[in-house]
Amino acid sequence: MIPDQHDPATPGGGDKFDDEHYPAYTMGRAAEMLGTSQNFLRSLDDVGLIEPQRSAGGHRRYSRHQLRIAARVRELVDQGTPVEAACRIVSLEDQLHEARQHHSEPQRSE
DNA sequence: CTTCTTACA
DNA sequence: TGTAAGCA
Repeated sequence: MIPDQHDPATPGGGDKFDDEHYPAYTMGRAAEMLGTSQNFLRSLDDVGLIEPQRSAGGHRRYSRHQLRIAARVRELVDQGTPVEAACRIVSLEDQLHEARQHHSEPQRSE
């Protein structure tokens, strides 16, 4: 058996839950998988880079989308990029991502 | 026990 | 950025 995997809570149906928005990990969980401290995740929230959902008690709930952003910042900062710049870079990346959603541009140069 | 906030270094 | 205390 697998220790921890996705929970097929929607069998049969064609319910396609955005696996990037449905799961909400906790701080320890996110910090553990990202390899960062809880302080780091909180700092991202402080600068307004990512706004995680809050549970009833006010506990942060990070979704995979949020985690991905945090992971990107972690790498940039880990490389020596100032958190100020990393915030901007990730912010711009997010904007570009949304722009592509609206205007599917076949501009794929890899 | 885990998370949250605030504060200090 | 990391750690500490006090609280929910």
